Amino acid sequence: MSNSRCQLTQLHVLLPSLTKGSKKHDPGSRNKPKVMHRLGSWHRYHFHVSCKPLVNPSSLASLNTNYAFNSFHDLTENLCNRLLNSCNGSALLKQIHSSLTASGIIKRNSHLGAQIIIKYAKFGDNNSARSVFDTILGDKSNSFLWNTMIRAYANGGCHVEALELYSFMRKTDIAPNNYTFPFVLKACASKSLIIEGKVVHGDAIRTGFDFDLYVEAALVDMYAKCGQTDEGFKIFDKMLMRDLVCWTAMITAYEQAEQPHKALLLFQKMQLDGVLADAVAIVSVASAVGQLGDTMKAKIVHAYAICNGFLADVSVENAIIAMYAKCGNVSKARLVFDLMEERDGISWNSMLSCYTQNGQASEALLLFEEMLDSGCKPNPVTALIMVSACAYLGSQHLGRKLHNLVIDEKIKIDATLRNALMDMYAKCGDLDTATRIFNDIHLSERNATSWNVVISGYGMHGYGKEALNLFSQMLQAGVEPDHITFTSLLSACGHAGLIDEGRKCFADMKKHSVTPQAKHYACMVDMLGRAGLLNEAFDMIQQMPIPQSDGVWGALLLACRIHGDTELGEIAARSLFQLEPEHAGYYVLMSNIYAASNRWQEVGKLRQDMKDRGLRKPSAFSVIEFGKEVHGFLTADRVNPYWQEVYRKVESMAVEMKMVGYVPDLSCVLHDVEEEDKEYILSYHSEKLAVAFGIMKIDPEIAIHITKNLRICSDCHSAFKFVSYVYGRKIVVRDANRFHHFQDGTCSCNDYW
DNA sequence: TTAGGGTTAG
Repeated sequence: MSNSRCQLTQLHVLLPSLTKGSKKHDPGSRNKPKVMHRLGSWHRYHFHVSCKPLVNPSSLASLNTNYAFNSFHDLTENLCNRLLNSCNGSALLKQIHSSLTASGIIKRNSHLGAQIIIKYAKFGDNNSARSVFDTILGDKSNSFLWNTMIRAYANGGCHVEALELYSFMRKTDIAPNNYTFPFVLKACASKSLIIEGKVVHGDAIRTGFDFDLYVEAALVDMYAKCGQTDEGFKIFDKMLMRDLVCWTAMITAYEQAEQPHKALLLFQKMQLDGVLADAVAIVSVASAVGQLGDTMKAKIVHAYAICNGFLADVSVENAIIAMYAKCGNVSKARLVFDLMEERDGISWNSMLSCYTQNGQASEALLLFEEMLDSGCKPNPVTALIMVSACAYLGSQHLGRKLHNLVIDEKIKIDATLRNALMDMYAKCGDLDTATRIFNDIHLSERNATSWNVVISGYGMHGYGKEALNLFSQMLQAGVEPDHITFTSLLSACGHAGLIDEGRKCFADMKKHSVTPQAKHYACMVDMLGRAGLLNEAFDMIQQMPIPQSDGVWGALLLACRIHGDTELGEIAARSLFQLEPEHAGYYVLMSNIYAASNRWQEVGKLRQDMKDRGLRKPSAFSVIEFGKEVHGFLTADRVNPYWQEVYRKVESMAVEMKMVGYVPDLSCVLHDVEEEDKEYILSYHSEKLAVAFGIMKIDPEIAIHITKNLRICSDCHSAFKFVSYVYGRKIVVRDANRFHHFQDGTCSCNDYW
């Protein structure tokens, strides 16, 4: 009796929700008569109860008990079903839950229990879902209920709990079925738990579900996400029947394993098999083409998407933007972006990322402002992209502004974003803030990337010993160094001239199970070469157990230019011309080595070779932050409104550099320039200026970050090295082709042969 | 009444 009173009270409380839900029902729905009937029944019942709220026990006793209670339960369960279907708030869900628990219905009706589990999972409340599961478990249990709870865990990111529950299930009499395995395998895949995944695979074989289409697709996906693509392919290959999802799972597996050729080959086979692609498949294929960086193939995928009507799908459009971005085709990406009818956060992020990936950080900043104006809220990924754009521009002002925006917008600063912010501050010259962020990270939360960023930051500012000290701390903290750590360390040693320490670091790599890659050899060659140990650098290249890269020979060629070693320079250049025949920079570097030793004939030959190949060195530029703006700055640039301030500052810095003992290297400036002018030219554009800038800790109103030497003639726009304009004086500089007459910010040139 | 494949960053 008390039960029935309780149920009546709960029903009364729930009435408004049901009525509200019924109003939302689509009048054109095919379910309308059924629902109206249910509602009608319920209203009649409710009306009856409302008229007689205080039920007389004797009148109830006079009723046919079975009929009354069955009817009541049916109504209650129907009502709860309806409520659960329309329930979109956790408060109402908890109300329904407590109602069903109090009435005891939840123990009898596992269907309703499962529906509540599903709803709780949808609201991200797996603890409540589990309490429902545990309530029902003792009384009535079946695979469906277990599957529902495992699914709730697997979809809600509680992968360990999903596996523990599956393990518990195996110990009971409840047998897993074809629904169980995809859920459990998903949990294994999400955490790359290959051992557990193989156990589940074994269970699927034992129970005979390993040939179920859904289980097979889940197995392919699990093996792929655990990095065992070939194992996944074995299952895929043995499948008697394959649908689109299975094909896509395997294509995605190859794409994720960075085997784009195999992914595309499989896509072709799928089409030959008569299986039509859908949006999900196209996204994977577009990603594979992006990995190839093949614009022609990208255009084919784009055309395929248009012809099959996939461009109405935002995800496909986003994937196509990312594809063009990776192919370096920014204009095509922008075209797709501009033509989109609807954009989501990923669309904006993809386009922003497209700009940063292709060195157009300023464009990214402009688009970011458009994004904010459009009302699209930046998320942590947006913040990451934009922080890297600020790092690229070296703009401390923009970086700080962005950091403030992240705080104002309450964007979650996770470990990745914190590392990116640290990197940005270090690259913008604000090592103090970078260090402060690093120090604020709890020791246990500092991952390898955090250490790498701070080591690299100290290294790039010339603090080699501090970088080495941080490395020792990293080891003490029990964080294993990776290949990036050693690149940062070797680079730090190179910048600070710590040769012995650099050699030791290189030797220590094996101890930490890091195999030296081409970039590590390049750092070593650069370090040794700059120190004048050209033969040791050359020997190192020759003894490399891996293929010699253009990076190592490039480092040697640069060292030969610094130390005037034409003979070794020629050896390096020959290798470079073979490895990278289209790289204009190496021809220019070698021609400068010849020029420095007055071998003009060879200079001419190289220049002619460049012309014959149609090579032109792209103009290099400095990035200068003045006030709140970032400017690109070319040689002899008087277009920039702040050119006078910039030159004044550079001039004062050059004086300070000389005071701290910097001796400019004049060997490569051509001989037509007066000694005094050579020094002046180099003081503008030496990479050491940037290093000195950090060492001297100058905090000027103008921050200057020299990224590359300036190499452009404003008249002929030809690219060459060590030509510069000296403000207020006319100078004549000769390169391999011409004389360049610089005066008052302009340059005229004429051929000299 | 419960199912398998996807895009942005790092």
